[in-house]
Amino acid sequence: MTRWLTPREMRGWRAFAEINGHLMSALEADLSQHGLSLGDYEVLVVLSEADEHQLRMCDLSTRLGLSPSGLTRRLDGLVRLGFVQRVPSSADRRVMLATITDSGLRAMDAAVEDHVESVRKHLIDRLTAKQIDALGDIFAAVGSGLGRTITVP
Amino acid sequence: MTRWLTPREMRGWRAFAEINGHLMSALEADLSQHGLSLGDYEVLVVLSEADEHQLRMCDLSTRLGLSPSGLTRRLDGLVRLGFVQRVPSSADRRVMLATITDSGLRAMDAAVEDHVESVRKHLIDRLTAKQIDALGDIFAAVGSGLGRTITVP
DNA sequence: TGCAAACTATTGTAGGCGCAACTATCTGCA
DNA sequence: TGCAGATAGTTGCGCCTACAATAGTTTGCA
Repeated sequence: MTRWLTPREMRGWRAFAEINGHLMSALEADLSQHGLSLGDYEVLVVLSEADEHQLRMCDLSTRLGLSPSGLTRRLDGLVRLGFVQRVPSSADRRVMLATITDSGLRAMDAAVEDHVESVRKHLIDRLTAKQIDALGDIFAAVGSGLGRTITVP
Repeated sequence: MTRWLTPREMRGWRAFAEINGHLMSALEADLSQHGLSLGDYEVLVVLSEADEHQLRMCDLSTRLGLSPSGLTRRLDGLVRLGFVQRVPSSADRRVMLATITDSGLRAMDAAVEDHVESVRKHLIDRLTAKQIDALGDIFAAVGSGLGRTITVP
């Protein structure tokens, strides 16, 4: 027997489903002023926080929720821009290490302030402190159901 | 002066940013067992709830957050499947009305129970009643900042 | 030790989507 | 009435991404 959504459940789900994409579009549009897509920016952030500024391709693709081939192509673009380098691993010859360059770090630094303000404008500053905590709790719970834990710097 | 994110703000934002895509992928994967993408399914749902089961292309694209060209191609697929028809408007000859067919309604009906259970499994049933209310409040607030209101059936 | 299975990354291919350009149509105002 | 500007939808093109197939490498177990 299907348990249909109650009106309150429907409201929560619909609100999320309908607004989600628009929020990401707004963030993407703001970031594009720096010549970066949100996807490119996320790669730079993750690499900048990684040990030695590098990560194996497979770990990076898991972290970003990209398929292996998707990450290969995304990195192609970032390598062409000079923001990332591919370095073969000396420990495992199957592995390529994606490494953020100084130029990549500078590009990220140039974008980060505007990006934070964009996240504030569209999301954080529209919420109360309780709602911000709830947002973290909600997606941590959903993530754990999907076998994922949240990464905080 | 940039107002950086506090640890709690960072946690809320990161949790959302990291899990969001994985949640949508999980829902999409479940729905694919019915041969429908989430995008196709959303078109069918919106049309099924519309007056006379039809909507102008431009209204539909706004509602779904798709570009006009994106909607044209999405509809091409649904028309090919026989789930949607294009009907020229008699009131305005620029306008095409996207209309859900009986076959489209049946396809949606066949998928809806599994889809609701998928939404429960990955999202709703992982949250408390308070969190579900908070989810609605949060995205309604974000949506209103983006000039959008939530649609509930 | 040797070999099958697992793992890592890339490439071929195909589909989804947005932007810009274009056609067709409607609206408003002189 | 007539024309400029707005609006609706489609198409050309390019980018992004996933799936499947491939090649090279490592691991585990007999």
